[in-house]
Amino acid sequence: MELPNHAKQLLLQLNQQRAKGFLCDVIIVVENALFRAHKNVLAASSMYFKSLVLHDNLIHLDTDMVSPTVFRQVLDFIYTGKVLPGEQPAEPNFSTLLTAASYLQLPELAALCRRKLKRAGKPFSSGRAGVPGVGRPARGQRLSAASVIQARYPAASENRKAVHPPKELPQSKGSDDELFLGAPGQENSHPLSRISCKNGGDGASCGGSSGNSGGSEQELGLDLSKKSPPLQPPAPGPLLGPDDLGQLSDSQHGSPAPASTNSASYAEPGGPPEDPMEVEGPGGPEENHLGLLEGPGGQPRKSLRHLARKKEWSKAEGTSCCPGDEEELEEGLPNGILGAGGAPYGEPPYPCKEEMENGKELSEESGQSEGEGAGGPAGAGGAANYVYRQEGFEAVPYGDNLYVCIPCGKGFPSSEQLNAHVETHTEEELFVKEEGTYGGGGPAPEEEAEDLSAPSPAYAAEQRPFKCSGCEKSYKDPATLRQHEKTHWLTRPFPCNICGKMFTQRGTMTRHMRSHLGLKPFACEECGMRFTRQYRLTEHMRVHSGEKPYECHLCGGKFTQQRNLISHLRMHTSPS
DNA sequence: CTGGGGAAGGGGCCC
DNA sequence: TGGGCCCCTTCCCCA
Repeated sequence: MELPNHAKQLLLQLNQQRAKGFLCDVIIVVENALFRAHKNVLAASSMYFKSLVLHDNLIHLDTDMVSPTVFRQVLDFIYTGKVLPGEQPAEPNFSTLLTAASYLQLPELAALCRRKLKRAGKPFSSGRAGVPGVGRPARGQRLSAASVIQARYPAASENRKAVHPPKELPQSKGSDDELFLGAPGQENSHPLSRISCKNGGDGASCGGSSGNSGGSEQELGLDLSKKSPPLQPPAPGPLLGPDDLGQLSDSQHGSPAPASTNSASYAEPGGPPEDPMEVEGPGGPEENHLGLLEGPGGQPRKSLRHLARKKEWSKAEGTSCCPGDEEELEEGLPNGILGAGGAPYGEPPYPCKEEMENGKELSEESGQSEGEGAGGPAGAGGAANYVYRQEGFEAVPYGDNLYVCIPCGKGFPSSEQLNAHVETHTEEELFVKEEGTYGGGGPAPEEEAEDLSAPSPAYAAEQRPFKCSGCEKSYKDPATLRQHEKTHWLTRPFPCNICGKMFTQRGTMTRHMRSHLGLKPFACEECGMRFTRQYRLTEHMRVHSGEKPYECHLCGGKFTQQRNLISHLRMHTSPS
């Protein structure tokens, strides 16, 4: 007995869920655009993603290799098996698509692009993976401690500008009959089998990175969001040569080899399919585009230790900024892309705890607020200048203007136009200064107490020539001064696109995002506990080593944490 | 019940 | 951009 359309329907469902952000458990950041998707689907489509989604809920893609527009097509392809014709130009830019497909280890898509290019008589590099420019060593590929991918490759960036997003996603366009989507890979016989939200407390992503962090973990009933051994770095991209590998850390050398796909495995039988292109596996429809990559390449991870902690992580997450985030992420943001409720500049920091209380309401409203809500246009990730609006499933108020300026809410059809517009927002708009003094929230508490550490005038004059006009502080270099001066701004340029909280530094916002997403790259080898910061792990390790480097000079009490010594000292000095 | 200590989370800020 | 360190805060345990 066999349901003929089972796989097709399943994919359609998944695609619809992606459109609504339902059960999406991973965010892919491409430039300033955020795409939400399902780890399982990505993992079933690409060995590259498979290795990455094991560890991360937030994946940054190299913008030299894939632009938001192209990635959107890639994502559509993953979910539908079709490459949709673009709007401007009417045909997808197969060159950039090929670059992206190779980078992301999507051999079928790459093969399709090659066929298309071949047919069009356009040359494409027959080097490794057929990616233009890959003959050169990569500028550098490294995986940050947070396992955020920052692989960099040359080329492609000049091409991607020519590609504009297609108007509609597949399900609203081409006929269902065009789909050939059979059963997913063997390892994951049912795509939904891995998508379960068993840990509602873990940040944003559908119960966070819980079990669905990867095939094997789920099968083992493990929960990455709680504890796991130190991260295995994701497999490097498919295009790394010896030179590239040389730039990786030792641990990355030990990574499983990338899927041996690429050009060698690309059978190119017959002519190119008609547009929208779709994929059939070499063995016909039953060997569909999602099934090809599953198989021996999958790397089951070793068993993870589960040490019960008294404090449940869900509880710990509950103390974080917005415990309701997962709810928002599950239901609140349509179109499969992170909207944000990012407040426009000038607004006070988003009242996160209120949002928590009103989480339900927000999540229900976010579909509307994405375009017109009080929070203004969706906040962006990273640079926070704009957000690329993935569309196609629901009407969007901005129409064709997919790139939205956060400060003013204007929409633009292209990132170039938006960037040009963003330039018109002068720093004066952001740098709100009140005649000689800085108002607003005022300095942070610790900032007030930092006067003690302020350098002496003489020192400042000699060593720190760059003086802040708003306070007495001075710095060695102008960049640091600029960074410091942001602390005086009334506005905070970097909004969290999940809870809308505003930050003065991008790094702080990124770190904050980690807590939403449950990204805890630093694992204790002793107990498996994970941390968002290296420093925390270092601090934590003292629990195991028994080291107590902080000693009270009054009573001789020793502490593992300096902050505990400080609070202890307060006990000594407080009147009571 | 209360206060102190241990441990941890988050944000600010400088390098 | 990320690391490191600071501070504030919270939670839990225990005396």
